[in-house]
Amino acid sequence: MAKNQNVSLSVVRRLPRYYRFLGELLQKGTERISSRELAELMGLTASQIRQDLNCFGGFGQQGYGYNVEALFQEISRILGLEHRLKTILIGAGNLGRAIATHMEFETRGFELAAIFDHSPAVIGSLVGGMPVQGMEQLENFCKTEHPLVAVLCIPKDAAQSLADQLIALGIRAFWNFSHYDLAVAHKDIVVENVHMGDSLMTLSYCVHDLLAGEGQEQTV
Amino acid sequence: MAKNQNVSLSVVRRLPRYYRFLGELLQKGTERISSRELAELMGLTASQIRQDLNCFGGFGQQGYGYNVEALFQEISRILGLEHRLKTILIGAGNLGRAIATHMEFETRGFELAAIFDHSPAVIGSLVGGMPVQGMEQLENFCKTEHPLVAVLCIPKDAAQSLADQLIALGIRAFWNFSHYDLAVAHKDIVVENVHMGDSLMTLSYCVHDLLAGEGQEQTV
DNA sequence: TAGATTGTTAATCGATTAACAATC
DNA sequence: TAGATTGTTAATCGATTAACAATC
Repeated sequence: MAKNQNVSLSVVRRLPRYYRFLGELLQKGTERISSRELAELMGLTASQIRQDLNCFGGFGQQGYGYNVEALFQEISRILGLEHRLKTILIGAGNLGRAIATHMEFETRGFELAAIFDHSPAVIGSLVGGMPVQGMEQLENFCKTEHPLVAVLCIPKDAAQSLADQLIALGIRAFWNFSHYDLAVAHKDIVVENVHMGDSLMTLSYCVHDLLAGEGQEQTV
Repeated sequence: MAKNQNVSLSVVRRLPRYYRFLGELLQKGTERISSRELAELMGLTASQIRQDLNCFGGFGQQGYGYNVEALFQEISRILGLEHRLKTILIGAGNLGRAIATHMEFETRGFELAAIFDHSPAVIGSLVGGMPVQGMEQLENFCKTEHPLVAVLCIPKDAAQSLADQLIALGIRAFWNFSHYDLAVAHKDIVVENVHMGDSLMTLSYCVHDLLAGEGQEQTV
């Protein structure tokens, strides 16, 4: 697989959204769609859609538009969804269990291969049909199974040292739910942070901004 | 409270991160910090930090830098964290329960006032010390308690119609976890989407991009 | 005062939008 | 062919970075 020549992260982050909308169109039986129609549906400009897609290839046809199913498949391929990256999840608390059972890893390019926790209270219990293993089994698992990705559903304080340990064990990518910005010095490690707390505080700002705008009109 | 004159969303989304880092500095007992030092810590430029903060006021002092505690308090105020926006959560599945028990709403500007679900299996059970109520009690609750914010932890298919209903009941803001982009025609409604599925697919892309870059160097 | 660092303006960079020739 | 719509280049817009006078 050739590395796409530096497609910007802004573009990449829009791909899953295209994928979702195309999936819905496909379910509805829509065969073709123009960038103009898709733009209207998604609240974007047609220009942006064409620019985005042309980072990866010319998937459309002049005078016709895009074939929904073909484009859906192309984006799936671009995102790597037909692969099964071997993945472990650390932290089987409420959030970890929700993610393990809810996220449909296998339709998004991953295979959840094991779940670990340090609490004796949950070790051995089943989460998504999989027994939670103790942390002392982590090293052996990584050395025999070679997972590439780790989902971190652990408290902030535990995150950094655990991440370092996991990198030493061959983990190359993190899906990080701890309220902590993983400082990954290593250049060849991927980190995707999901900062739900930050998202919630952003919402707080936006609500107050909305209410303030109503209470008293601002003087521009 | 005056509406801040159109601070860009890019800036607003960085505020919670500033808040987190300042909180850590505060815990460590750091009294003052310069934009240069904070930039190094956070992986930003000093220029950006000064630009961001000056959207809201001049919180620093020439020759000295910023007082950590004062700046922490200012950002808390800007984000509205000392308020308690009345909030309901819909959907007490794994994810809903995780969010209800995990998110520390009260330290982020919200008060979780009620939890609803339609499944008889969970109605009446306690989540975070709060009994889950049936959906038939939703209308009455909204009419007497006037919650402003709804957290949606429900399947995609249920999201849009429920959102419309909630808007009719006075809800002005959504924290949306359904894998669905709420189409809010209403201009005066705030939506904060947390698309975990999109985040996971983005991670898939980045991992393959990383691996491809190693396997065969690209021809620029 | 001299040194440090802000607040703010100007310059640069990157992302989005517009325009249009190519082409199905 | 004529009409439609892409792929792609050029123009615009917004966000980030650099520079520096103000000032603590």
